[in-house]
Amino acid sequence: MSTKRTLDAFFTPTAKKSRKEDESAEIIRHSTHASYPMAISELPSSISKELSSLPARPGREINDQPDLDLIYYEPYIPSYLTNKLFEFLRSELPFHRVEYDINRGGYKTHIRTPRYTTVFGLDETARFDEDGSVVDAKSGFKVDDKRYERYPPRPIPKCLDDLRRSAEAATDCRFNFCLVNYYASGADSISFHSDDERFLGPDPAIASFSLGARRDFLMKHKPVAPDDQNPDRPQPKQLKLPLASGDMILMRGRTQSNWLHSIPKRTGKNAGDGGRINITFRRAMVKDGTENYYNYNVGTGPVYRWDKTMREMRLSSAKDQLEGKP
DNA sequence: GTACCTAAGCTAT
DNA sequence: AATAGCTTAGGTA
Repeated sequence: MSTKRTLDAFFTPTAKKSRKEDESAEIIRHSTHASYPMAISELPSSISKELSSLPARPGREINDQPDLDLIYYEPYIPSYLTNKLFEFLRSELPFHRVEYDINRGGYKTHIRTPRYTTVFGLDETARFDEDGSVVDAKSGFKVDDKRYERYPPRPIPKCLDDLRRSAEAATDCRFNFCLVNYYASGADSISFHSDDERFLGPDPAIASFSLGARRDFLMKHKPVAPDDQNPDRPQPKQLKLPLASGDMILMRGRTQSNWLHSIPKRTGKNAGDGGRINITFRRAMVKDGTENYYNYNVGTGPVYRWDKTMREMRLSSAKDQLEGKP
């Protein structure tokens, strides 16, 4: 942006500001909470308003395979919004690279999650009251200190809650959790799994948004038990959806109990041109869900934030966080 | 066609 | 909720 401006022009009151100046002049509000590592900016009100009137096009049902029940919004968010939203969320959200140990064939292996993650939300048995305290959903009384001892639950910040409310209106589903993944390059991935945890209840509905680089989303049916009636029955076919910026997939019904999905590693020109953000909304029914999601998507490690100069995720020091620096 | 290369897919741990 | 190592697929000269 040019900073050149004559003194005359500076002192001459302008009748009307340009649209761009109006946006930059807007007072930026923040979502704050004791559990946040730093305040999280709200979206400019113009973008926030536009999210409320989505999707851009109706979704398409994909249910031509056994146990598969998807609605594919291609796109959900129009292209003139996706770039701003992607850049905004990548810059504003606190991310983590969670590490943990697993047992693999008798050997202990250390895992460094191959993507950046973050999470906000609280299961159905509790809610945040007006001043941010966690209260029991039924009684309204502040919960026992030991109930969410390991990780203080974090309310969904307004910038993500705008999208949550949009998704609820579009799908007629209810969501209380928001998981965010950042795949920095084709080397970042998630292996085949289902979102079939008990704490989501049976047949959970999950809304999954894509922003940024296009990445392949693979789906395959869980292994089918041999069928005495028809031993040669063909296996359900595998799907490959090239998810693009602004797309949304609603997975529902028997999908999670019967299908696996993944974002495989990609190399070379198939790696995806830059980073990709995935945002999923879901509804955890019990306390275990809150514990599990914070454990695997926040953990106990440091915060990473997007460095606009280096154009990469950087460790964010405690000092910077206190001072509200990026 | 065939050798050679890279990427993608599969499987045991 | 993952990875290494092997096999297979696919492109190109």
